[in-house]
Amino acid sequence: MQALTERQETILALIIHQYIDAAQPVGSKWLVDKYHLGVSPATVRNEMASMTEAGFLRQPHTSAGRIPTEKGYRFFVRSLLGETELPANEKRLISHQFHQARGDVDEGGRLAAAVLARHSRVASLVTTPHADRAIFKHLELINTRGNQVLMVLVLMGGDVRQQLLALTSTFEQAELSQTAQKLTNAAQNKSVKGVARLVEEFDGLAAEILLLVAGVMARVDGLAAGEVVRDGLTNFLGEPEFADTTSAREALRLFEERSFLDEVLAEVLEPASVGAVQVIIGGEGYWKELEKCSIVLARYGAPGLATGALGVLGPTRMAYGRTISAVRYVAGLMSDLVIESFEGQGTGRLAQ
Amino acid sequence: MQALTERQETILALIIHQYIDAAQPVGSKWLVDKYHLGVSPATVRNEMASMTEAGFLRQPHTSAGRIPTEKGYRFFVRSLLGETELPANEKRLISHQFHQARGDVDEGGRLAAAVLARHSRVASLVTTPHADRAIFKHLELINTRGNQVLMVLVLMGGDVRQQLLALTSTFEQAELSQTAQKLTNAAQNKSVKGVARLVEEFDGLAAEILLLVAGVMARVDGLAAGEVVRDGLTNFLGEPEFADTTSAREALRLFEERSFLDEVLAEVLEPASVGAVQVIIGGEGYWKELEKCSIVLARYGAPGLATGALGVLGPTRMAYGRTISAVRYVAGLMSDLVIESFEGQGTGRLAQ
DNA sequence: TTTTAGCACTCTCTGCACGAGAGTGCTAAA
DNA sequence: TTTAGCACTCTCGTGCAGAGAGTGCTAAAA
Repeated sequence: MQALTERQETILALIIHQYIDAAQPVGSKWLVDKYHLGVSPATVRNEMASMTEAGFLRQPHTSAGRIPTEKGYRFFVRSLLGETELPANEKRLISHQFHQARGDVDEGGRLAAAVLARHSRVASLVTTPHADRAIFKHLELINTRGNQVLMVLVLMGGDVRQQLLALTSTFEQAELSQTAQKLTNAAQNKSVKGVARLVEEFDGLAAEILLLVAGVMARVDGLAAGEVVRDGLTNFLGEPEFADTTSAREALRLFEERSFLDEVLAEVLEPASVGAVQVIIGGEGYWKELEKCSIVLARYGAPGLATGALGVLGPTRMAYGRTISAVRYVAGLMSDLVIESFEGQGTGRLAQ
Repeated sequence: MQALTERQETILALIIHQYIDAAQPVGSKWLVDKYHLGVSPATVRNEMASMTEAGFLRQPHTSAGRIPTEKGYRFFVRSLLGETELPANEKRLISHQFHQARGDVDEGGRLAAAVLARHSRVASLVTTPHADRAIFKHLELINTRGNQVLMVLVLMGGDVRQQLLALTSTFEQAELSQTAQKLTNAAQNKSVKGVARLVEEFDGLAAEILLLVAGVMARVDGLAAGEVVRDGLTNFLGEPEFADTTSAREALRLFEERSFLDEVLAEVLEPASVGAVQVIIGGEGYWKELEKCSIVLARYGAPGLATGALGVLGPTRMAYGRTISAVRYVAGLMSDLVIESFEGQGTGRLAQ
């Protein structure tokens, strides 16, 4: 990539700043007048022309000002933005709103989505945290009605899965409890494979249940992410670049689609990358529906225990500084929440 | 309401039919030509004029054709539509797609939303079924780590609530299990009030837990609906009446908002009304953001056991016949699923 | 060599006029 | 009661002219 002079970087940053604000092409004269640059419009024009040739800027038409290209945004985000921090008062505001979660991770997810959507005026998503690997913790069998039995499976890290079963014959609650107890002792701390191996050591009801447990655990293992909470889907639609509806529709449709999210989350976020913030600008040429959109993503949680992802989807013309630091900050809060829940410092609902 | 002649009803129905199809004002000559009415355009014009005066039709401007008013749609849906049934092949298609649910009610909800969205090209929502009243069934306390305890509460009808607690001191799993057993026996089949009364009979850990249980149950009682699954939010945006984005935005924002849904679901649907389909046209003058939208809603489930709601949100200019019968049919499928799950005919995942 | 002033050029946007097209309401006759 | 005829109204698309904004280029200045 061709290097830019310091002055060119300044001008690029100003153009992006201004374009994000006003959503309109930025002209040379205007820029000089507003920001009191010590040079004439003609000089700025020359710099603009060379940056246009280098691919950082483009003109919608001959007599219009310049707007940033994807390459321009990318350069801006990677090289010029730096590590911005959220102002203290915004942090306070966010963590205040966030305090309603009170140790409830699911509620925390909903709040995180709401906070991000409101703060950055974009669409947000938060996946519930889930364990990197399913480890058996506890099993319970509960008689509900007739031969219907509710199986409750608790995994390491607090993931709880329930399943309704119809057994071939009726069992007393005492018998069910005993079986559950027996299996809980045997399968303690085992992974999917461990549980599957255990099946041979049991027969009858116990073996049947174990098979189911292994199945549920395998499904949990295979999951890229937990439930997805979305918020602020409509924040987009106000932006001028989505005035024609069709582009907005494309982007929203993709955002709604679970398979797309799984793809993005899997491709972009290593479970180990907790803390880092990823920025995908304009679909990176890969997702053409996201031509006008950018995604800011982060993974949160306790690595090795349970992690989830959160982020936002907004127009390419997005306030990256604000948004990135907001995502980073909220990811931090969610991580605290997860760790708190699992490490035993939390208060649960008892503190209410 | 002023009565319409039979011919007027025919003309109204044709106008609505045509307008739903083409999204453009319908003129007299056009109508006569296309549907081979045995009368002249002038006659139709006279009828149109009188229906316009009566409030069933309106003109966007002097030289345009007529479009139906809310009153017109309402009359059409209530009086002219009749009880349409879904064609057999569509039923087969839907129930085929629905079969993937395999007794899993949550999965069924997601599928129902997807099926409705695709079939009727509208936004759909499905709430998970939940018990009309919380009745205690079973309690389990599971040691997870340090003084963290996972409380799993099973309610009559299969509702499972879990909660992570931090206790003031550590307990052995055996001790927790014993307490849970004791409380399960004591609180069996009791309502919120019953459980609350029971608190006085216990002390220490048991009393503390009971208080929490009562709290959770009270929250369940207060809930108008369970989780909400949405789908097809973008189906709207293709329709010409939402080309300007702002109206689409209004409607989508409302649809996204939980409080609005609670309001609608509570106001419109008695828990007892399983089977009936409700139609709200143009917000009924009450929700001005839904001016251009209609809602078709039904309650499904087993009355007295557990019920949920499902429905769609689409433009006022919606194919009511198709949509209403689709909603009714899908509600039936969901009811079957709920009943199946609770009555013990279901196969759970065992049948896989 | 770099910066700047001046100027011609290009493109969009707005307002305006005009005609075609569609549909109506009214009147008078069937 | 229905219908034919007709004048009237309103929208929509097109073409055109002028204003405005911003550029690129050239030549002079620093």
